[in-house]
Amino acid sequence: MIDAAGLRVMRAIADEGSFTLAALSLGYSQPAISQMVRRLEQRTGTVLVERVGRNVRLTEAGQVLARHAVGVLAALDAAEEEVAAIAGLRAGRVRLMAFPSSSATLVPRALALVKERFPEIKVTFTEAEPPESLAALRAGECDLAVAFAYEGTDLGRGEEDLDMFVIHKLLDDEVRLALPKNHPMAKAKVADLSLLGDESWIAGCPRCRGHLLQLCQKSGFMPNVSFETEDYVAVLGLVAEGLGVALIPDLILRSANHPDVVTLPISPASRREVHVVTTADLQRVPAVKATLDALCEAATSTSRVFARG
Amino acid sequence: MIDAAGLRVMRAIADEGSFTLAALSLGYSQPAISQMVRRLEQRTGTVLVERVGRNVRLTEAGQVLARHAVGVLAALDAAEEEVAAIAGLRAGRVRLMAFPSSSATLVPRALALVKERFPEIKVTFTEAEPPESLAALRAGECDLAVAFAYEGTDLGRGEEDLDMFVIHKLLDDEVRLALPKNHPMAKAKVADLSLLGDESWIAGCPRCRGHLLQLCQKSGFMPNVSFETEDYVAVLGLVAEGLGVALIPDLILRSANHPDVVTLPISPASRREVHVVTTADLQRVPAVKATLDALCEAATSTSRVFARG
DNA sequence: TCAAGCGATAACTCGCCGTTATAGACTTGT
DNA sequence: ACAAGTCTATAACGGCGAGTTATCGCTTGA
Repeated sequence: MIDAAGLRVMRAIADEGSFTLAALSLGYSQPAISQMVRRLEQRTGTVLVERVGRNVRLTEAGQVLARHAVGVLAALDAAEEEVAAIAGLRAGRVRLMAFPSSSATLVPRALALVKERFPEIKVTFTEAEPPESLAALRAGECDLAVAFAYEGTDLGRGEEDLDMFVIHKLLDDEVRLALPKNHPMAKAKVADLSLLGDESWIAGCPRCRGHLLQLCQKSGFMPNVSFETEDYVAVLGLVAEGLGVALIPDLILRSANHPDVVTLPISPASRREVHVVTTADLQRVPAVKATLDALCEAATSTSRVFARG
Repeated sequence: MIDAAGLRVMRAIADEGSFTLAALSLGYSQPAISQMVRRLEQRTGTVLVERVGRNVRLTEAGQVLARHAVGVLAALDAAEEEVAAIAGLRAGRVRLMAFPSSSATLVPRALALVKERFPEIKVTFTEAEPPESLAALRAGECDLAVAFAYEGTDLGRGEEDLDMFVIHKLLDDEVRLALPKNHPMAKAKVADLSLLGDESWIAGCPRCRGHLLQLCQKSGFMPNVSFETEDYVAVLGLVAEGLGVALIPDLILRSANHPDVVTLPISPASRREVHVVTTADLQRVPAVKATLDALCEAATSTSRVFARG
């Protein structure tokens, strides 16, 4: 019934003391004010201004509206400003989920970039394996998910419907073999998987274990998996003690290495792809877009450093 | 930029969880909501809702709007209710000015009527002689002025521009002669002014004094004015003590009489007319109209009682 | 796999809300 | 007292915001 425009007009009349000045201060023409007041009066069924001589004066009801206008318009401005802040990257919150090994290098670098460029944007970060992060994204509990997929497999569990997602590739992550430095093969340029059928293997997360099995199968053997842990530091420790060998993504080795462990490219080569996933809607949210861009940049600079020929 | 309708829609979406339910709760059709959201989004330049599957979810910016909507809409409702209260006579304030002798009977009766019918309406009452009350009305410092005019004269000082006013006649107020009960003429039915040329006269307010002079002049003499006071109780006291005679409006005699004073109709007869004055705009303000009506009713019942044949 | 439900879109209408032009009224200065 | 200036009211008109209905496509649950 009463809208913000009406209140703005009443306020201007109260402030300026005449229709003409009110029109001027609002950037309207004088008849616009005249008509607006009339509309308001017939909507409220009350006289809002007294026309006295060539000036106007607010009636009690008019003063009521003008008084309330201050608060309402201030609240409206506040809301508008808050939204504008989000739109203008001066505010905003991004909920990021990423798989654990990405949090070592990629994510911190991206977060640093965002913080440098848009200090007001709050990025909250949660570690989660791809299936969980994608589920959270679907459930609206996160805005960006950093996930990986081994060559030839899908993101997540492979059961998801990915149509609703927007997927950006961040980088290729070479899978390397980790073995004790005194291992006979430690001096080789490349580790030939087919020569490692008798080794004890240490497997990582379930999906990595699946990938390990798949690779070994291609090389003609079934790996003897003696340990399973999702903690790659533990994997390195186990390898260092000579308790087995393991496949470890290069990304992890940048932040966690072990003096007694040697890593080699493998043959046949294998990579996993790291992606950042979001939705079409969320991608258009400025803060989300900024974070996504930062992740892409962090990835390119990271992969340059990682290039080993 | 953002208006109340938009906020209402955002709030409904937040509350109901879908466009369709929001439309239902607001009494709109579903496409109306869909388009309203789109308009809001392109105005703010921000994504406000995530379209996920067949449901929608508010983004951070959308939540900001929905959150602010509560306060803004509440304030708007409050303003609307307050105006509606004034329109519906459940609130309001009327500033009434009346000349002193009207405050004895007429005004109290009218105020009682208003209070009985519309207990929430606050009528503030100030005594003022007609010239002042009309000036206050013109200046917007009062809403209703009760004024009087002697026959053949104007309201106020006679210099005012009365075009801007709306004038309602309340009653005719007979002017009577007050004289000591032991005065030779005290037993007469009618006081013939032309026989009173040698009396001492007691005059009231400046305008009443003017009226006295005019009347006496018509009767062929110049009155010997020995006292002037605006306090009619004092006038009665002076008359009772035999210090002079006076012309007193009947209205005053209803609330102030004196055992030693006799009053008589005069010849030639003279009346003053009591009017209530306001402006066309103010007359349409419900509380003012109600008070005006009450004054008219009080006047008719008063004049019935006053009728002396 | 089919039916139901939800959102998006198209096409159309209506009326609000601006505009300009002009008339009418009050104030003011000479 | 009159004329100029200023303020509001009104008329006529245009654009577009904001609603409608009809329909489509997609998601979802039985």
